[in-house]
Amino acid sequence: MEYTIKKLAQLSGVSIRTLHWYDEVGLLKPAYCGTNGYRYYQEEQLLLLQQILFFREIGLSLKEIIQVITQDDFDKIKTLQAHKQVLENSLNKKLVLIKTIDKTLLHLQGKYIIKNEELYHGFDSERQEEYEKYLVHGQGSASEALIFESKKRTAKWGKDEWDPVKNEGDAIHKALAKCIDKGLTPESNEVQEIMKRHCQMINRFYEVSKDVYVGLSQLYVEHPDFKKFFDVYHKDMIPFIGKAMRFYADKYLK
Amino acid sequence: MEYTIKKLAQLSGVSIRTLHWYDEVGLLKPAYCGTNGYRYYQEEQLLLLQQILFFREIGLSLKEIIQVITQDDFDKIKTLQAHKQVLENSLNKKLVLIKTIDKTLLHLQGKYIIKNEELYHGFDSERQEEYEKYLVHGQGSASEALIFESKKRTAKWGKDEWDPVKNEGDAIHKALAKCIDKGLTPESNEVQEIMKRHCQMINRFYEVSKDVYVGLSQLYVEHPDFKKFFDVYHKDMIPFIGKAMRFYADKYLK
DNA sequence: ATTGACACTCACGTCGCGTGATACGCTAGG
DNA sequence: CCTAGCGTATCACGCGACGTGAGTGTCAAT
Repeated sequence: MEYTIKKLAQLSGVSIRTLHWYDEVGLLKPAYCGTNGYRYYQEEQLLLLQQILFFREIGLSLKEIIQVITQDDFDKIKTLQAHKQVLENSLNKKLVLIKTIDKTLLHLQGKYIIKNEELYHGFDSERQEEYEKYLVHGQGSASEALIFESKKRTAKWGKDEWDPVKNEGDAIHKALAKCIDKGLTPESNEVQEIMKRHCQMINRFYEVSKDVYVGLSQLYVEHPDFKKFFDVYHKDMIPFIGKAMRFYADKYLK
Repeated sequence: MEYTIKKLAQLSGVSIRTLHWYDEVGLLKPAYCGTNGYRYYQEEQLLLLQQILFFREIGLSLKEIIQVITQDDFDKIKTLQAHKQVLENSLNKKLVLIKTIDKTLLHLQGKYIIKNEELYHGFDSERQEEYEKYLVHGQGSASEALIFESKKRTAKWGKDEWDPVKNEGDAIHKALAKCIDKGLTPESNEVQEIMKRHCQMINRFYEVSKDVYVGLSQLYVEHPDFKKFFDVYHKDMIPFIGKAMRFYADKYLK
């Protein structure tokens, strides 16, 4: 069976230009060329092309493919195993990147919340400067620089969106303060019921997974802004809500 | 604090050329330029650069970065979330690719084993042709085309390497045949002890995980070459060893 | 003979720089 | 003051794997 370049392209799902290119670099030469210069391919080339596309898909460069298709099975196995390693490494790197993004999102969102809480709790602008100082004197990591950068811009949410959240948050924090005074543990059913409400509220900002919720609890504990914010409700609020959140995350989130 | 271009490059770990480029595309302009044309940067640019590098690392293009750095926190959050999706997708794709490679390796290695078994069991060259036909008339997937391609080349292993493997394999298969005759089940302790030896033998070819071992059991059941090979030992060998392997994989491998 | 689909060969554009070539500026030592 | 030796500037080509034309030739059918 003979294929013109277009037929081969359609059969294999690549462009004609790609076949031209593979011819030029010596990766896939046509079976023969007509006197008019047309390229004609046959079964053998189709099979070879399929191999090439397989190797291309797993991420080998054309240079590597040129080498690999001339190898025998034994060497192909070696090459594939080696490349599998490469893929696994880049997979791990990507996992780390995603975690990094999560962390940055957490910071950004935490800051975003703080900023908007300020709007309604009347923290003065000194707080902003203090916050920025804290960040600048931290590790100076990229994500922190990112947080720092954002100067005072007007929030996208108006009062209508923020008020219900603020009220619910206020109610939750007050309820928690009462629980502390009553001597309840962070793990008690009553407290965990409140945490459910808390988790639902946070869910209005972003999707809450176990990791994210635990991360947020750390944010609460570590960030002085949150400390000051929670101290208003109860002096033991921070460790209490931290424990309650971690317990809730462990038990109900995944 | 003022930085010359070299100092900024060293501080941030990028090349001077990169800074030139970022200036050219408008991503990071110097704080000001001297009358001599020299670029001078300040703290603000350092922080901005750190942001840029953060976004670059997570895989945003420069065009996207140019847009994102002018956004406020709210939009950055959106962008990050969107890009996190992108990363997760490519992560999944990579997972699939790795599995594909595993499958291909399995086929290649299976074929490799068959070919070399043939060397010592005296299968004639007709078998090879038959095998190729089987592959060609199969699904014609890329990995199968890959298997097909490899024509008769001399194996890299010599007699010295193959003989012990062949002997151990032979002993295992004979032992299994006896177990079948004795009426033992594939799950029985005695059989599973033999499977342990089998698994160790396979381990000499490549690392055996649960998936790989189960895959190999399928290879045994599906490939006519293996069928003929095992039929020599016992007519019920194929289903028997298949069950035994899957049971072993379930119980002892991960 | 004409038409329209298909083929060919240049050749430039993409993205994010690396790597020169060539020329000018700055500072220090002789 | 001259020069050596850096630092800096601009200009320009190169990579990899094609996409996307432009301009021209060829084939099959009407």
